[in-house]
Order: sequence, then structure tokens, then C-alpha cells
Amino acid sequence: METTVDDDLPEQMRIRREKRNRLLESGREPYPVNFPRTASLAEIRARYADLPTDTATGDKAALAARVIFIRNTGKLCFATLRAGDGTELQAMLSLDRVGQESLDEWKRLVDLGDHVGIHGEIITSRRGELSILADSWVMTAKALRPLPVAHKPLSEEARVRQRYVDLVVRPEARDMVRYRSTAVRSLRDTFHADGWVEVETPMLQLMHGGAAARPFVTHCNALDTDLYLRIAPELYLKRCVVGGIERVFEINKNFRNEGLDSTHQAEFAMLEAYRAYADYRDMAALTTRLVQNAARAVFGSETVVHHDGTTLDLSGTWREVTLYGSLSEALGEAVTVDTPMGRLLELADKHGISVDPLWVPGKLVEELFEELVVPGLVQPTFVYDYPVDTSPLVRQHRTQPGLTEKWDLYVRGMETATAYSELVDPVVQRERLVAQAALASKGDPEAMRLDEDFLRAMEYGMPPSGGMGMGIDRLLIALTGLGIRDTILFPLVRPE
RNA sequence: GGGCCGCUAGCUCAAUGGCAGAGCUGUGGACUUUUAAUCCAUAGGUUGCGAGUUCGAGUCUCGCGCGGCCCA
Repeated sequence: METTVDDDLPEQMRIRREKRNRLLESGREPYPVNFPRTASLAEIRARYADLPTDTATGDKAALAARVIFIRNTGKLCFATLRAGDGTELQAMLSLDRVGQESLDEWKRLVDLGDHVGIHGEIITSRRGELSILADSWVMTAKALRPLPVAHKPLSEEARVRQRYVDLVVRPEARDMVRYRSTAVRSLRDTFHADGWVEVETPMLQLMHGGAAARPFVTHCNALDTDLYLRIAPELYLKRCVVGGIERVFEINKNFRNEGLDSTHQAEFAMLEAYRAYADYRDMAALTTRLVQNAARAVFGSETVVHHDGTTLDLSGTWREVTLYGSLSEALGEAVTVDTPMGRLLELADKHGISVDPLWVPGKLVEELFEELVVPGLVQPTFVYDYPVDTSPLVRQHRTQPGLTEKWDLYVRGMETATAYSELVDPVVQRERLVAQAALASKGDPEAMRLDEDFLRAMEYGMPPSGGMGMGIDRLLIALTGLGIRDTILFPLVRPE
């Protein structure tokens, strides 16, 4: 179909539209339905890896990829093609092979960014570059917008807002997509090798729970009721364990209606896993194995080197500390679950931590810990034994009153995973949730509501269990050292 | 929410309050072995948006929008 050329467009876009029209006017397709390729660029590179300089193989191929670099001379044109996986291959078009008209059209109609298909012979140039020497070429998709300059970094904002462009021009962006895919597949492989069952539980929930966070609210027309986007799958996965799925995991999105910054996204992928007849120490062993296997799958080693040159050693058995022990060491004075609120407030004041009046003592301890201890937790460290008043779904510690059987895993100063020996006593569970509901009615937007169906499930009997949650984005950050905006393909950004 | 920095050509960036520029990209031309090709010529702008100060504003002031960093 003919299109009119819009005079308001920037010159370069107007010209590309004119070239599209020229293709149509001469009876060719700027967007053909397909182009039968006989090989990928990667296959050609692998097959002819050792071809000597200035060699003609006589082998013919049909290749297609995006043009990312053009060097045209009078009778011999060079172009660098780049496939989606980043593999590049040179194309050569010579007057004596393709003829005057085809060569002129190439020079006139092909811009950086266009997709082209080329039939030709695999050769190496006089400079030794593996190339396809064209017999003929076709446009497979005309690009109407120019690519950004190849050798200047795209601005951070442009990278995030136009990830498709970022993926074309920046190798690290392509790498991250594949790292992430490989890591998630590795997680599933580790579970499946051990007989776990993967499930999908509701994202739209009548009642949000399983974590302390503000939810997104939406409306269900059919039921004429508000629904919450889940903040965690925990309460449903526990229902699964009650029902007899003894090793169950889910990798899926959670949604939290909170601040956006370089480590927090409104939606994020999360792994949660529950195992009957396991405790939090078993879950630590599982987590270590999951992360180490993922590191090996992605980088081939349990020691990973980040872009900034720092090395992260994920191998072996990871360091273990306790919450109160590490905080006491940082403070230079012993802090325990019995330290009075007054003293904690003095310590918070001394270290410049502003306090919310709704906070319970345990919350204050965790804030102090976050401020004073966490930044130093670079190599993977399990932090054990959290106070009971901030962990309403966790079992009481078997020997230490006031504490729970919970750990957080920190890597590079970031909380990457957490696990509990799960609370399975439905009476205690109800008491804890009633207390949470009281907080909620006092105005704490992060407190949990009373989920009667969940309590009913617990009353049918949940076996002793360990549970673990790990942020997929955090895992990728730990493995690669990149920012969360780089680990998520399309992070939420303000509308343009 | 507060503070600081930024927003200029398709991209990346310059420009003492005094003619809005460069590189790459684009366009026209030369070139049969280029590798960010080279050479000649050339086009491209509502300087984020809106007010104000000034003879004169990309530059100074105020407001708004978007982004980044730091703090809460």
C-alpha cells in the first residue's frame, strides 16, 4: 500500500519512508512475508571458523540479519550483519556478482538498521573476514527509524524506555536476557531433579497476605468486589502443602505498591518453595544449591566476576551469623530480644535512624541491623534467628524464646532470599494473624488481614515444613552485579 | 516528601548574557577488499514546556514536566 510522506517528520525518517515507497514502486516488498534462510550467522561462523584468508568455498547460503554497519565503495560494498543473538557476519556485494542495477539499489535503499536477506557464497575477504559474497539481496524489513550511534553509549533512560533498541546495540543487554533465562531454567532444573512440583497460584486475590507490603487494588466486575494483586504466593503454597504436595514451588510475579528505585520494582519475579518435613536449615542447603547451580549454568563457575571487576565467591558453605549477634558486634554492646524499647530508641537516635511510632521492638532491631550490618554483607551470608514480633508466619525458635526459626540471605549487601521453619500450629497462627489484623485496623497499611480460608486450611493440618522465598531479580543482581533496571527487560517507568 | 545535577540536531555532546556548533548519522558525488573506511560537497534546531528580568536568554529568575544521584 502506498503511503504519503509526512513533511513534519525529521529528515532521516522521511527519507527512510521514501525508500520504502521506492521499493513498492519498483514492485518489491519492503516487508516480505518470509525469507527462507539456509543457516544462521552463528552456524556459518561455527562451520567456517578456520577458513584461511582470501578463500572462496564455493558453498552457497541464504542468510538474513540486521545491517549494523555499511562501507560502500564504487563497485564493492561491505556491510556488517548482526543476528538477534549478537553474532555478526560481513556481507559483500560486488558489481561483477550482482550487476549494476542491484548494486545501485543496495546503495540507494539500504540503511543502517534494515533487515536484509542475502543469497551468496561463503568466502573470506583479503583481510581475512568471514563473509557472504552476494549473488542477490532482498530487503526483509525496512527500518523507518535510524539506529543510535553505535559507538556512543545510549543514555540510561533511552536504554530502559526503548529496550528493543538497547538489545540491538548493546551486547550486555542481550547477555542479561540470556543470563536470566538460563538462571531461571537452572532453578527449575534443580527442583525437578529432586522431585519438586511447580504450581501456579492466584495473582488476583480476595485478601492479600503472606508478606508485609502495600498491595495494588483492582476491581472484579463479575463479583462486584475489589481484588488485590498478590504480594506473595505464600498462603496458597501452604494450602498446597496441606493438600499433600510435599515439595512445591512457584516462580511468578508479585506486585507491591511501593516506592520505585534502583532496587525496587512494582512487579517482580519471585521464587517460593515449601517442603514438608524440612526446616529452615534444610532450606538453607537447598538455597545454596539453587544459587550455586544457577551460577554454574550461567557462568560455568561458582565464582563469578562482575563488570566492575569484583569477584563473588558463591562456592562451598556460606557464612552464618545471627541477627542479634551481628548487630551487637556492630554496636559494641549486647543487644538481645530482651533489650528494652527505651534503649533501642536511644541506639536508633545515636545512629541517626528516624523511628515510626507504630514500630515494635523487633522492627527497630531490624532497622538498626539494616543500617549498621547489612552494607558489610557482601559475600553470601545467612543471617539467622529473627524476633517473633516481625515474623507472624514463622515458627517459634525451638530453643530461644522470643526468636523465630528464620534466616535472610544477604549477597552484595542485598537481601536475596529468606526462609522459615514454618508456623503450622493453627491456633498460634490465628493469634498472630488477629494481632496483625489489629495493626491493620490501626492504620498500618503493610499489616496482614485475617484470611479465614487460610486458617481453615491450616486447621486441617499442615505437616512440619520449611519455606523459602528468593527474588529472581535479586538473584540476577547477585550473579551479575548489575542494577535491577538492567535485569528487568521492561521496568516500569513514568509515561513519556 | 526534601536536596543536588541534568534536559540543545536522529544519537552522543559543546557553546563568558551577544550570529546555536562538533563528531557520528543523513543527503549528493568519487572509490572492487572495507573493519567506527577514506576524500569532496551539503542538509538538519520551537535549545523539555510556560512565564519573567534584559536592548538582547540555550545561558539569569520563578513555576511545571521528565530523568539521574543522595537523603527521608
